[in-house]
Amino acid sequence: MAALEGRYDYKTAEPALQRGWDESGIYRFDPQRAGPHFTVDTPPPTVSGRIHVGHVYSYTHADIMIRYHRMKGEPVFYPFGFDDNGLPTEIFTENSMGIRARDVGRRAFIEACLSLSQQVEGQFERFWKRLGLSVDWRLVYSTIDDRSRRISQAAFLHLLEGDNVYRQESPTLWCTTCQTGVAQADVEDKTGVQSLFTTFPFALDGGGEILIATTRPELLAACVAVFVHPDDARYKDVVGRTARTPIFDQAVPVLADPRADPEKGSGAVMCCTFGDVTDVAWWRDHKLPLRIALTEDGHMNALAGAYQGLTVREARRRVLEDLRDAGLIRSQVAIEHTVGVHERGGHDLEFLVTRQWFVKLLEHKDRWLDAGRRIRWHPEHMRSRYENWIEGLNWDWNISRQRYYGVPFPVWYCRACERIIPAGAAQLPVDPQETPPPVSACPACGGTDFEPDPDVMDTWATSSVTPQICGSLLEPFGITPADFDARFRPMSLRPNAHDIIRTWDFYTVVRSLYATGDIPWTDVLISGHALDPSGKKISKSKLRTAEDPMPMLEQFSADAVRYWASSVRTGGDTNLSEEVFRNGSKLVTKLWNASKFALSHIESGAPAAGVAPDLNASDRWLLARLHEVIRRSTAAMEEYEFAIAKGETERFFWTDLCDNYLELIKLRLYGGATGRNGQAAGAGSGAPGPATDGAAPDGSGARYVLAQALPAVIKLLAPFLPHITDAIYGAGLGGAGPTSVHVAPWPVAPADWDDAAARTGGEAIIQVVDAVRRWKAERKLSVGAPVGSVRVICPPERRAALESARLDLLGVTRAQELLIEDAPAGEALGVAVAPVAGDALASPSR
RNA sequence: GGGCACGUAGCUCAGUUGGUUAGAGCGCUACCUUGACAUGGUAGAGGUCCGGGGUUCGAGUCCCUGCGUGCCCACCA
Repeated sequence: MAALEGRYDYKTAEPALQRGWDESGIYRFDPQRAGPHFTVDTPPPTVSGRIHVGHVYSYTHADIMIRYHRMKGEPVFYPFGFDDNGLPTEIFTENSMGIRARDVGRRAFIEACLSLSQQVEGQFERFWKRLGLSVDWRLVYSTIDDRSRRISQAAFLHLLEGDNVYRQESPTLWCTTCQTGVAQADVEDKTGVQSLFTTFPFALDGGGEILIATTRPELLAACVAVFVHPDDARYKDVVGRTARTPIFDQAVPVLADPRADPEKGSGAVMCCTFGDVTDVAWWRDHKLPLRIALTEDGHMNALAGAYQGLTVREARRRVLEDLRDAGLIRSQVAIEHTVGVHERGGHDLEFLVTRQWFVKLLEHKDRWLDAGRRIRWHPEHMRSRYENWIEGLNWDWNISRQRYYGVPFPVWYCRACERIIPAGAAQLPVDPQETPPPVSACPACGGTDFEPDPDVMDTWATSSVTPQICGSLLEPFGITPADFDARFRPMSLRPNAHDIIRTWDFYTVVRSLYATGDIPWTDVLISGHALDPSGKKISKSKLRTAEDPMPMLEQFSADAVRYWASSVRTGGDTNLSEEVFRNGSKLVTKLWNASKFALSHIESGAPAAGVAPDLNASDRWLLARLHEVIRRSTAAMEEYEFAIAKGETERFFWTDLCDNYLELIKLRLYGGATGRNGQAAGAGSGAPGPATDGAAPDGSGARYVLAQALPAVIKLLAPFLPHITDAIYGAGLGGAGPTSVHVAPWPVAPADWDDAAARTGGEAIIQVVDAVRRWKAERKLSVGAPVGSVRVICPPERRAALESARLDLLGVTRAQELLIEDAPAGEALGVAVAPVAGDALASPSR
C-alpha cells in the first residue's frame, strides 16, 4: 500500500478528485447491467434563481442516498436537468435584461430567454460538480429543449385522447401583472395587507336599506347579488327583495346562502363577479349574471362607468371618496388581513373569465390520495402535506398561460366549428403559431381556416413529466421509452424540498397515473429548509449576496459543507452554521491523520487476506463495535436517515477508533516488549516479553483489525465526504479491487464479529483507561506520564478481557505494573493507581 | 379556524419497542507540545427533559390538557 504523505489540502485535492471522477466515468449509468437499479428523478433547478444554500442542502441529501445505493452495487441512473421554461424564466429574463416581453415581441423575447438560460446553466453545472454530486453528466436535459418540448406535448396529447384535459371558458385566477391565468398552486399568502373595511347601504325596493361591508368597493360595478345567512333573523324579511347598488343604481337580488357569515360585518355581503372564490361559487350555484368590471391588466373597464381606465387601487380610493361625498359611509375600520397573491412576484390576483386548458384533478382525488399512500415518504409525516393539499383542492389544474416562453399547446382550432385539431406525433415538438396543422381540412366541418392555440403551458406541466424526460435520455444508449417504462418505472427516488410537495410531487403523481397508471417513483426524499444562522428563513435579498454557496465551498471545502448538510434529521430545517462547517473540516483532517497513521502500520505487515491472527480483547471489542456500527448505519441508510448513519460512524471513528483503540494498540504496533522510556512493558508480571493470552506482541492482531476498520469507516463515510474518503481510499485501501471508494462495496460485517461479550469486555478495558487518565488529570500530569502500579478490582467475568489486553493497558497507562484482582460478588469495577517509585500515596480514583 | 412538526445543557441537536445515575458536538474551566493529528488530547463544570394532569412497579419516551415556536392549508365580504 502507498502511504499518505504530509497534509491534506482540500483546495487542490477536491477539484483533482472531481476531474478524476469525470475522466474515469465511475458515475456513468450502464443500462445493460442487471438490476435492481436505483433511478433518480433529479429536481431540475430553475434557472430563474441563484443557487443558494437551500439547494446545497437538499441536493447533498439526495447525493448521499445515491452514493449509498451505488456502493450497494445497484446500477445508478442519476441524470440532471434544468428548469428553464415558463413564466419564472420569463420574469427572470425581464428583470435581468431590463426588458418587457410585450414590448420586444414574441420571437425576440424567446431568444433572450434561451440565451440567458444557457449562460446560467453553465454556471450551475460547474457549481454542482464542485459540490461533488455524483451525477452522470452525459444525461442532462433542460425543460425547454427539443426533447422536453416533444415529450411534454406528447403527454398533453395523451391527456387529450384520454379526455383528462379540457378547454373551458370560466372564472380563472388571473395575474393582472403577468397578464396570464394561473393555477391554485401558484397562489401564496401575503400577510399583513392593510385594508379598509367599509360599511355602506344598498337601498331596498319598496323602502328601507340593507348595510353591506366590503374591502373591495371598486367592485361595486360588478355586484350581482347580496347574500345573507338563511338563519339570520335580521334579514328574514329582506330575502327575496331587490336592492339597488349605490353610485351605479343596479338592481340586484337579496339571496340567502349559508356561506354568508352573520358574524362578519353587517352579516350581508355583496357578491361581485368576482371578488373571491365564494363569489365564484355563488355565481355558479345561483346562476347569477356575469358583470365583469376589470380588464386583463388590472384596470376598470367600461362597465365601471366614470371609473373606467383607473387601476383597481385608484378606483377603490375614488369609489370611497364618492361614497363619502354622498354621505353613505356608515362605518369604516382599518384592518390587516391576508390575501392570496401570485407567488412569482407577489402580484395581485383577480378572477376573470377566460378560456384555459384544465387537467382534471377534482374528480380523481381518491386516486391521487391512494397513490400517495403507495409511495414511501421520507420522513413519513411529509405525506400529510401531500394529502392536505389534495383534500383542499377547489379547482382543476389550469395549465395554460397567456405568455410566450414555454411549451406551446400542440393544437389548432377550426375557425368554423371550433373543432380541436391535435398535432401529429411526427410533428413534435411543434409551435402551432409557426407550423400549419397536420390536416388541410377540418375533419368535422371541412373548414380550411385554422387558428393556432396562442398559449404556452404552465412550467409545471412540463416538469411534471420529468420521469418521461429522464427515460428519453437513454435513447442514445439503445433504451426506448417503452423499455425504460418496463425496466425502470416506477423510478426509485424523487428528492426535493418540502415547499414543492403540492406542486412538483403532486403534479408528477397525477401525470404518471394518467400516463402509465402507476406511481412515478417508490420513494420520495423530502428536505427541509436551510435557515440563516439565527434560525430565520433566508431572505431573498440575502440569498443573492451573503449566502452565495460557491465561496462557502472554497472556504470550508465541499466535504465540510456536505458534513453540515447531512447533520440534521431527514426532513428537518437547519441553521447555516460556520461552527458545523468547521467540525466537518476537523473530521476531514482527523480522517487524514488517522489514516496516515493506520496505513503506515498496515502496509508494514498486513496479514494475508482472510487469515485472522490471534486477537486480544481490545481487538475483539473494536470489531464488535464495528459490527454494531455497520449494522446501525446501514439500517439508518435504508430508512433514509442519513444523519443518524453519519453520526454513528463519526462517533465510532473518533471515540472508539481514534481516542481509544489506536492508543491501546500503539505499544504493540511500535514493537511489543519495549515501550517508551525504555520501560519494560510487560514488567507487571516481572517477566518482560512474551505474549499475554493470545495477544500477539508483534502487533499482527492490531494490524489485522486496523486493516478491517479503516476501510470500513472510509466506506461508511464515503457518501457524506466523497473527497477525503476517496483520497484515502486511493492510497491503496482498495487493494486489487475498485480504484475509487465510490464504486467499492458498502461494508458488510462478518457475523462472528458480533460478540456481546467482547463489547462488555472492551467496556471494562476502557473503564480502566479512563480511570487512569482521570487520575493523571487530577494531578495535572501529562497523559504520557508514567505511573507505578495500576490495581484493578474487577468482577470475575471481566477479568479475562483485562488479562487479554494487559499489554495494551500497560502501554496506554504507562504503568510499571498492572494488578488484576477479583472483586467481591456484586461489586463494580474499581481502579487504584499508585505513583512511580513506590510512593505510598496510592489513591483510589473512583 | 384546520393539519403536520417541534419544545431535552449557554448554543445546535441525539435519545430505539417505556427500564439503573439523561447523551454528543460547540462554547466554558483546568491541565497536557504524547512517536497520526494543537484543525489535537485528557479531565471537569453545566439539565425541575416547556407547564399541568393521568396510565405504570417505573415516563424525556405512552395518553389527556394547556402554553410557546415553525411550516403547510383555509379564511380573505
